[in-house]
Amino acid sequence: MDATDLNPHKRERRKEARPGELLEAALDLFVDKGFAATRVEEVAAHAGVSKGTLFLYFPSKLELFKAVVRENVVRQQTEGAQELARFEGPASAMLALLMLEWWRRYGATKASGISKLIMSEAHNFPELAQFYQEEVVSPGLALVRMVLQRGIDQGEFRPVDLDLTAHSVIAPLLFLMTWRHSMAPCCPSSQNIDPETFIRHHADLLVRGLST
Amino acid sequence: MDATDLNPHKRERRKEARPGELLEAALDLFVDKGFAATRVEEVAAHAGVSKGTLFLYFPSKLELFKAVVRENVVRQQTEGAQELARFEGPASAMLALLMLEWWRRYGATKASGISKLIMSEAHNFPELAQFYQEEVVSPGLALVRMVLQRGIDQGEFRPVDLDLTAHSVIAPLLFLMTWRHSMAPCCPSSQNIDPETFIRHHADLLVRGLST
Amino acid sequence: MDATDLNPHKRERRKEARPGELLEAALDLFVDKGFAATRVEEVAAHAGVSKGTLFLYFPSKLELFKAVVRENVVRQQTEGAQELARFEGPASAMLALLMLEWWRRYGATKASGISKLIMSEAHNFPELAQFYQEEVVSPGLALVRMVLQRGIDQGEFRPVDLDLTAHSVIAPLLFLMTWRHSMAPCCPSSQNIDPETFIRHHADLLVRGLST
Amino acid sequence: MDATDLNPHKRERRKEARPGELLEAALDLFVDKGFAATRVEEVAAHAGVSKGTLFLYFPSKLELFKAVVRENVVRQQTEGAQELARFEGPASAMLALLMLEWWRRYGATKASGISKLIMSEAHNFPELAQFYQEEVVSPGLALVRMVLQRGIDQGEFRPVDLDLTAHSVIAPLLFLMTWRHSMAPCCPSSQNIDPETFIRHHADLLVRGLST
DNA sequence: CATGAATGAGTGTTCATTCAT
DNA sequence: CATGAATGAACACTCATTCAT
Repeated sequence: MDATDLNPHKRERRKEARPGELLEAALDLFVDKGFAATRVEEVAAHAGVSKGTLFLYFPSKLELFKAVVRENVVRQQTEGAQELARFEGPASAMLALLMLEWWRRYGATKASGISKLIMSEAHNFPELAQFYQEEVVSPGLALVRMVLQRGIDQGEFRPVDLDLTAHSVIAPLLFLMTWRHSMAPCCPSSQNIDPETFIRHHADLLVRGLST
Repeated sequence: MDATDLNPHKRERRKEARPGELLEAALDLFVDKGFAATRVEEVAAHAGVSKGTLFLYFPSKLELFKAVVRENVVRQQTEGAQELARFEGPASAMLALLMLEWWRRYGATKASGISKLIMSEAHNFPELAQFYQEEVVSPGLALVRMVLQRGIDQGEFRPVDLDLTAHSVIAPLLFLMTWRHSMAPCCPSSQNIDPETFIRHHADLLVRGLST
Repeated sequence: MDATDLNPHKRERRKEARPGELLEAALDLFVDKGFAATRVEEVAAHAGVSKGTLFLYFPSKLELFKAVVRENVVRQQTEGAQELARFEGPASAMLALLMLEWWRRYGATKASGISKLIMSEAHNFPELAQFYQEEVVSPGLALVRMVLQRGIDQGEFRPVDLDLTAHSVIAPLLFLMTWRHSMAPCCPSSQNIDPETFIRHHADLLVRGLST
Repeated sequence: MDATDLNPHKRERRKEARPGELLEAALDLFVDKGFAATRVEEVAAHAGVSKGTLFLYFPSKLELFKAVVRENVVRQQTEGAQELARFEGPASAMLALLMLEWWRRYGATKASGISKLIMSEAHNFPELAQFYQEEVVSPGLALVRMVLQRGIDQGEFRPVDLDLTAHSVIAPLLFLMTWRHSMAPCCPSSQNIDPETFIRHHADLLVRGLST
């Protein structure tokens, strides 16, 4: 029978889970509606808290946005990279695997909405763009270059410009991802191609184009 | 006969020039800051008129946006197609030409910012997204398919899935364009590849991959 | 061959008619939509001139309104009063005639919209209200009192308070007029009574109530 | 135990009192200046809150207006009718009571300004006019007809057209009310008659005119 | 005189942010 | 910690008024 019993506010459920729930709600809404069109009240409501509570954890809408990006952007890539390192087959299969796995692990997930979001808002938040470039794009390109180099070393691929070719690998993936979060939901599904089919086809085209 | 006489503007009211000036200012600002972050008063100021004048020519901010899209996107796409029809060389050269010309005529211009904008705002203005899909993307894909079909008919290309391959042609272009208006301005130039070099390289890769 | 011949603006059709046309258009629109909801551009358009021309004749929207009131309010009453003076029958018939004629000559006309307008806007333009009171209401009441006095003098009517009774005569007329310009157009016609029938019935009721 | 303790307001947020305070402020201002000329910021200021707070309780200016009408017009009309039902005297007294009570309970109050406002703005808000007709005018006329019918049934009144006569009862009341909120405040008081005196006199005139 | 393009102050409405409870 | 009522700056849009032609 201490004082706390008299305190009518007992509903201290999952206090430390709050920021996470807010970030998740914010991710959904930012991806769905963009930064400007998302109201913080909505974010709070989706997380089951009040508007005031959101500002307890994030000092402003902008900081919330940055936190969402930081939280969702990094480290998705590393696991895939490690698995790829263990791969023992030919570089052509490795390239296709790299593309498909990246799509499955990131491109097809909700988190990929962040990439689209970053591109949409890059001009308003250049620091985020740079952060993304350094943490995600550059390592990704390096990974691709590594696979290409291996193919060249093994005599499987022609000696090509690694950087340019890496972009030919990555560009369709990023295009696919951007499209999925912008045009695709607005257009009749018949217009849209199946991502995995396209990736496989594109990988095949690349491998043929790269073959010695 | 002083310099001022050569200036055709002075203070005269010129109804006919206004919409164009406003559209140009709106293009710059929408591309630069996005739809929501652009204030109509800014657009008016950039065009050298007052807020009220803008509403004399465009009934709302949204209609101004649509006008910008109509003015800058549709028009540019058709001319290139006509020139391509007159091309007589092999399909491989035709494909490279198509890609390079599209980039020079549209991708590299200010107007291409509109495409990026449409993708960014697609969820807020689904009608525009659909308009873009129908007026720009679909015709573009059809053009590419036509070139591919010609290459196949002439025995230059393998018989491939036209739709999937067309996306392999277009995706890097759209990626390049999106990138140019989002990440590129925020990142050290060394990170960014040269568009035309990349396009040529990608075209070469595709042609090799398509060759019989 | 003076300078005026060189003036290319010859279309001086009905120059002096302009203010009248503007006043008429303004009357229609003010009555129909109220002062605030009427746009000067509409008034000008209805008069077949440009917005600028309106301000050539009336220095402001407010002055236009005042001019409309001044133009339409006075002098309608005097003719009826003179005809009434020549009437020779009993006071009861005279009273009914007064009421019916006022309705026919003013209440049923477009000009009566001004009375409704004055009441609606009285608080915003007190000077107009006073003007109306002095030029229209007071003379009208005096006329009614005169008829009542004659009836009393001739032994037709009981000796009643002239002022109070005059209001019993006038109130239903003003009510009818107000109603016609406000509620009546918005409600199913079945709800509305026929003005002349009502006036006749009301006059009969009054005469019976006044009879000795 | 100083005076401030007795003040229940201080600075505490009190959600429940706000709509009422806003409605009262809106009533005052709408009646005073009309719908268009009243700025929402003024209403808020009169209620002691900011503009934003008003929109917390009423989604738009129009809805605020409708709420004012609902709050001040409908409610007041019903109570009087119930009291009248308990009246046991002759129909002539009942008629006078009906008129006087209506005036005391509604016509003489601030709320009656709403009726005048509805008439002023009827053309701009036809739905409100119809609402007023159905909820206030029609029931009021029915009440009067009921009294008249009772008088006829009891042999007190001649058999007259109920609808026309009901208008003779109501018209002067509505006139009085309209007048009070338009001309009266603008004109020297000597010109204006005393409402209750007039109502009594008019009731007497009607009863005499209706008597068998 | 007449025009109508241009203006800019003014208004309704939204929404990120604050803070008393 | 959490709430949600309150705020006020910001913005799209209107319209009476001006003035160069």
